[in-house]
Amino acid sequence: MKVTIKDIAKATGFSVTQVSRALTGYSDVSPKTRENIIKVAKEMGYQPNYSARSLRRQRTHTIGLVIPSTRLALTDPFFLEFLSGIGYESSKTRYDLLISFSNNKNGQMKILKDLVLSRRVDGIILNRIENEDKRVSFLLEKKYPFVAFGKIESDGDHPYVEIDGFDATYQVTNHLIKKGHKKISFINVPEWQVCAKYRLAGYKKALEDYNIQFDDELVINNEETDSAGYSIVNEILKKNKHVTAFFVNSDVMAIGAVKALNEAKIEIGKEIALAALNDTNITQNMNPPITSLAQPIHLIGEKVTQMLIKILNNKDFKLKQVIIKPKLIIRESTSNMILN
Amino acid sequence: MKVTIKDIAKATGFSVTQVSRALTGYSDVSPKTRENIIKVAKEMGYQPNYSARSLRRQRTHTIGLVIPSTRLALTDPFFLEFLSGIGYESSKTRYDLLISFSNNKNGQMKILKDLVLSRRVDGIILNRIENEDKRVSFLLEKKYPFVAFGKIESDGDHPYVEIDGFDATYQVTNHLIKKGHKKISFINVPEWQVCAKYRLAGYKKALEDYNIQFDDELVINNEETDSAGYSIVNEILKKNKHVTAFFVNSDVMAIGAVKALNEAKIEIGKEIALAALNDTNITQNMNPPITSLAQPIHLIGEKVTQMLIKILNNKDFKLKQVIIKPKLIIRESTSNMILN
DNA sequence: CTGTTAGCGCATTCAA
DNA sequence: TTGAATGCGCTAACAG
Repeated sequence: MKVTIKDIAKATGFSVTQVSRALTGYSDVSPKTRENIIKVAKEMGYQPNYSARSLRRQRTHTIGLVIPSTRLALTDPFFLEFLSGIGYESSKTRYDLLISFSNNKNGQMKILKDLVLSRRVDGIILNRIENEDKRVSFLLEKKYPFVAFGKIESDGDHPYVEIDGFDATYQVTNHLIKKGHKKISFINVPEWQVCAKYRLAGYKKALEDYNIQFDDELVINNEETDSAGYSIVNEILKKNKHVTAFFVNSDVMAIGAVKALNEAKIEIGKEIALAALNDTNITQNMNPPITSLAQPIHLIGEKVTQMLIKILNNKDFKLKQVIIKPKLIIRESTSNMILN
Repeated sequence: MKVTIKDIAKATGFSVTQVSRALTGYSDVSPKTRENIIKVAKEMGYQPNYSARSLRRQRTHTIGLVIPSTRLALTDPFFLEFLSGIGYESSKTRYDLLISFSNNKNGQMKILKDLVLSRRVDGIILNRIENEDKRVSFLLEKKYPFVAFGKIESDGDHPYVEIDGFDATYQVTNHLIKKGHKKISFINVPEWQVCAKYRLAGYKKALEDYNIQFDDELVINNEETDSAGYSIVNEILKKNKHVTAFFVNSDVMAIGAVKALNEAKIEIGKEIALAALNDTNITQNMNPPITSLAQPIHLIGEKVTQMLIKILNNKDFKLKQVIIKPKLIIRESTSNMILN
């Protein structure tokens, strides 16, 4: 049933060693022998036993990904594009992707430790980097290969791919201001995310450039969920701050925002502007289409994976960080409405 | 750096065997010894080497999932909820999930074979079952444990979880007919999917029940993408068949359908009805909200995983197939519009 | 309750 | 160019 190298040795009359050599391509093996062995191996449907090979080689040829919170991550097409990019790139080099799910934050750390200490994967991909991220410090301490999607703020330089958060929010805010908006409600990601402060800074800088007073009541941090978008927009509306534009930091949030505005009978693109971040098919296909900031997330997934695999194949490989500038995609939700 | 059982043996003075026994919980070990060993193991940060354990136990404690076409699967929240359900359930029993991506159909089969023959995973989860699915016949031949999401049509009974496709389309079509629609364009999934014919049958039966003539020009099969939804709706509109309702077989398709109808200035819910299948946050949050058929897909992911794990732990376990009835969620896109 | 011995399947010495 | 021997780290059978 299970075909091993031993079976092929028996079938061909060669030793186990020789079969191994012929099949892996290393060392000198006479062409005839190699041909013969390969032929027989194919006929018998041989495939090297993964566990044995990993044990012997001390490498699993697998990349690990710990998914923080199941629900949140997996309903966001943005994350999925990221995953897709990882998959696309890893499959090229025949690396496999091991996904561990955790339902809470503590669990996440435990799973990561297990993954690393049991040598289950060769390297780790991290995302949603936090301030003083424990995962990062753990991996650094263990000298375990990893690449992050998101800036890492710690001593030394570590490999990561980052989207310029300051530039992102600056662009959007700047666009809104140029359209005449002054009261722009900014719904940011949670504060524990590293990027939160950069995004806030970009927003503030744009206001500053146009001498618009910053009002911290218009800024709210929350998880990138539709329900958060919904309740926050409602909240802001209730405060009656004469907001003319909403800028939400994720497309999924935009779903909730749109719902809230629809319910309040406020017409998007005419009575109020709405802009988002991520530019997934959500904002692209809404009615009206929503202005959003395109981030090449599929590509980022690819890049992160590429970097990690390079590191795995060359311990001394030193990679610079990659910073990506996002691109503003203007749509009806902000373009038609011009204030005085 | 890497702590093995041997290190702990040295540190505690016991034999390697005893350490193994103490740590895995099997066999009789004196409480004191066990306590001691566990304590030292913790201090040293021991974690059993995954490859070694797998090799020895001949089990990897990992479930495999081959994702057919990267792009298609990963932009559909429906699939993602499925994935999420799998992750949720597998993490409960500490099973890991190995995801292999393939970019084309041939690749998919090769990856599956590799996974199985290299004993990289203990069992497989399949989805999007095809007519005469090669993956199924391969797994059956190899007697490899697997569970499918989607009906399997072959001799013998194999474990799968299925959504009743006939019932699904019957419910929706029936609802539309009751609202007065007679010209209902039905956009089905590709024909090579097993469920396509059942869905078609449900649609036909509903027409039959109300003595409505079946028109095969109104039925089109295609991939569940937004672009397909878009082009097909446009195509049907051009044919000028006086269609009063569209019924698309996926929420992602609905995105494209809505776009096409918007562009044609046909108001959804007033001038035309639109219904979909899957009920993800897409149809829930559109403007207007779209009638869709709720399928407890997260739960299905859980169920499929549960079944597989049961099979893995008990070879002789015989599981009946699970058939799930979907639930119609009526929203504005079909509810307000009543024809003569 | 504990230790010795053996082997999972493979890849790498070393020796021929 | 080939084969014999060794061990990756763990667990299970068998003794004691």
